[in-house]
Amino acid sequence: MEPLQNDDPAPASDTTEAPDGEALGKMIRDARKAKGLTLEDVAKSAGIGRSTLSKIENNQTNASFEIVRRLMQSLELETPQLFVQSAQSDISGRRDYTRTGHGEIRETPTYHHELLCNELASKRMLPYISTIKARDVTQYDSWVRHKGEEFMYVISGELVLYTEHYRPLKMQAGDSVYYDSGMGHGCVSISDEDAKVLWVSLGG
Amino acid sequence: MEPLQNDDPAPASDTTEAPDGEALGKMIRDARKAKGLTLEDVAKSAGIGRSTLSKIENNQTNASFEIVRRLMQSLELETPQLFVQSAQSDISGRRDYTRTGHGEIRETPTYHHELLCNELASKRMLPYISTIKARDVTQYDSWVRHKGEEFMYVISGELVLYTEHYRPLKMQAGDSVYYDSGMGHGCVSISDEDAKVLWVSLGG
DNA sequence: TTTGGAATTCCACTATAGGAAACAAATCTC
DNA sequence: GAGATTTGTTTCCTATAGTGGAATTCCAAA
Repeated sequence: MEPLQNDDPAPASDTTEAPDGEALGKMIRDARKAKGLTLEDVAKSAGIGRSTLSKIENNQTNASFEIVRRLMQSLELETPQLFVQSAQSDISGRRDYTRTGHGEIRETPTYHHELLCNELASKRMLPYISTIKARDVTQYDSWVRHKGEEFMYVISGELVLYTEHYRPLKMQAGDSVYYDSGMGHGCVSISDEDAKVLWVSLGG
Repeated sequence: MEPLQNDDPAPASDTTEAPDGEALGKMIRDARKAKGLTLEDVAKSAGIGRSTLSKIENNQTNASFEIVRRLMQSLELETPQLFVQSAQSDISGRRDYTRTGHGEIRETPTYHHELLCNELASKRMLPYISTIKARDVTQYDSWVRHKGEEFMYVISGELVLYTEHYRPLKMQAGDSVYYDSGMGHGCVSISDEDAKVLWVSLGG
C-alpha cells in the first residue's frame, strides 16, 4: 500500500497486496498522523499498549494479525475527515480548516467536507461531498489550487463556481463540471439553502 | 453518515465486525481447499510449519501479520478479500441516511450512458451518468472488468451492486462506493423506477 | 474391513510479540 | 526559566507464536 500522501502516479497494480513490514508501519503512522492522534489515543482505542504501537509503526516488530486488524478498525472508524490532511499536501496556499485536539477537525464556516471512502492509501481518486453554507461569501475572494484534476457535480442547491481563468459559472442541481484543479477555484452558494456538492479529485 | 457495510444491524458475526479468527481460519482453509492443496503444500509454499498452518486454520492461534501475509500470497488472495470481514472492505461507501436491511440479488441491467465532459483525450477521469433500466435483469450473469478504479454515486432509484469478490451491495440515492474496477462488477435496478447513477472512472 | 495419505494433536524448545515502566524529548504552564 | 505535562522511544520480562518430530485420529478408496 502507498503512503497516505499519494502524490505519485501510482503503479496502478490491479491486485493490491498486503503491505510488507515496512509499508505497514508507515501506513499506520501516516493514518494516525493524518487524524492528529497520539500513540496513546490509537493504542487505547485499539486496546493495545502504546509501546507496541510505537514498535509497529517503526517496523521493529512483526505484529499479530489481530493487532493489525484492530488498528485498522480504530484508524478508519473515527472521523471521516481523514482526507483533509492528506489532501492538504496538494493544496498550496491555504488551509480550509483548523485542527483542534484529538483528531477532531473543524470545518470552515463555509465548507463542510465529508469523505466518501476510506483506505485512502490505496486509492487514487478522492471523492467527497461538501456542504456549502448558504450565501456565505466570506471566502469568495480566495481560492484553492491543488495540482491535478477535479470533477464536480451539484447534488442540491444553487451556486457559483469561481475560477481563476474563466468567468463565474452558475450551477444548479444536476449540473457538473470538470476542470484542472491547479487553476484557482472556489464556490459560493447563491440560494437560501446550503448547497451540496459531490467532488472527485485526482492528484497530479 | 455511516459506512455502507455497517447497515446490517443483525448478524455482526458475518458482516461488519471481525469474526476474530473464526473467519480468517475458515477463509484460508476454504482458499486452500478450493485449490486442492494440502497443509504441507501451502505451508511449504508460505515458508511456515504444517502444524502452524493447522492451528491458524482452526483458529487456535493468533497468527502474526507476516505469516498471514505470506499465506495470502501463497493462496493468491488479495488484501481486500482478506480484510473484507476483519477490517474495512475495499468496497468502501457511505450512505446519507439510515434504512433497513438489504436483500442479496445477483442481476444485471441495461444501461444508458451520458458523458459529463468532452475532450476526453485531455482528461484522466471519466465522469458519466448512467440510467439503469428498472428491474432489467437481462445481463445478470455477465459483469464488466476494466483495469483501474471507479467511484459510483447513486443519484436516484435503488439498485444492487454485485461484484466478483464481495457480497452484493444494496444502494439507494445518496449512497456511494469506491472499488477496483478490475474486479468484475455490475448493477441492477431493484425498484420500479430507473436508477440514475453517477460514475467516475479512472483507467489503470 | 484394510490401508495410506491427510489432518490434528502433543511435545520440547527457541524466538519474539506485547505490556509495564523507565526513559528521553519535546510541549505546555506559571 | 523551572517545573509539570505530554508524546514517543527504549529497556526489561512474561506469555506465547512458531518450529520439527512423532503419535494419533480422520477419511476416502480399494
